[in-house]
Amino acid sequence: MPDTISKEDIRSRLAVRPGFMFRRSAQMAHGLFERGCRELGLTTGQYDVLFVLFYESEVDQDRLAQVLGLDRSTTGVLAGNLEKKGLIARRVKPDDRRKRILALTPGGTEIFKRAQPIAELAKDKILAPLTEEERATLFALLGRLVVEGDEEA
Amino acid sequence: MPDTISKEDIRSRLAVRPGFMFRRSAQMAHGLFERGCRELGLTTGQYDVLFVLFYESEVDQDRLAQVLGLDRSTTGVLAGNLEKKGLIARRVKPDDRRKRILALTPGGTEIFKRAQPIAELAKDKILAPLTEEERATLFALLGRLVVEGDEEA
DNA sequence: TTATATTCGTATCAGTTCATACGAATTTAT
DNA sequence: ATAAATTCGTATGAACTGATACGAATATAA
Repeated sequence: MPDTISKEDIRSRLAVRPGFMFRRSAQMAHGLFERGCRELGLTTGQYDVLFVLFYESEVDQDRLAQVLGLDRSTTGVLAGNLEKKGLIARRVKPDDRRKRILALTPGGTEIFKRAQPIAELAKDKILAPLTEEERATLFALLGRLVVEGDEEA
Repeated sequence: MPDTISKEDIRSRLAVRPGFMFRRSAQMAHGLFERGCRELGLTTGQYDVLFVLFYESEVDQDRLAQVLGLDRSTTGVLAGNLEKKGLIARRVKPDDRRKRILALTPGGTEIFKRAQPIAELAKDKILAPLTEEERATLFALLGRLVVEGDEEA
């Protein structure tokens, strides 16, 4: 391993490290979507929560954490911030008083609907360099990695 | 858009959102590598810094930030934590006293070398589900996305 | 039924990440 | 040479993320 390496070399070394490239991809996607979210006073993580709550009802925090792949602490913070903004409501589940059922408020539903075109635009921008076929390939590969990686953990 | 959706449905909806899948991939990779890093008292971000400093000398913080794709604040925090541990040293650059040159200490070099087999093992684990050809495809696709996305930003 | 174990949410702490703003140093323009 | 703009590092504040530990509620075992 030589002492000094060219600029291209260090970049190419980083470019084949999965952790680094995944972080950079996530960072890039987050940056592009975050701009749009800010117009609505949302963060990308908050959008994810609204997304799940819009399509699924009777979700408790533990279920939400599982679907989003987050731990309970993080999910609690996210839900708490959304509750403060009045976009979701939390109520104790009657059958099991350990659980809190989360649901969109009318305001939360409204914001989510307004976020849809913004999300689509961000998705287009993020994936712009790839053809339809390449996008499908990418999602398929990542899907396999995430599923296997979750089992590993 | 129906009120209630099956478990598979919400997961498949999330599985085609680039931001979500990139976050999950980064999270999975981070989780697998972080375990190994902890044995050495490192974080994955700190490993990245050591990685760059090992292969490139005379790196100032701004250059480091560019290579790693981080902003200056984050880079400053990372470098500060590594300095506290005695793994890197900072000195003001004589030609340009705004800059701080970063360099591995002997201890930092030692730790980095010990981290190498751990990093290789993590990489193997992360990419285990993919063939060699699929890995190459994945890195190529991500590389294009990151390059284009950086220009967009 | 009572004791134990598990589950769910929360609190706390550390780390990562960015935005913003500031001060110091340098570079450019006048 | 002096003033204005730029660059670099730092400080602060916010959000996301996980680890750990705790209390409340539930489920299981005895």
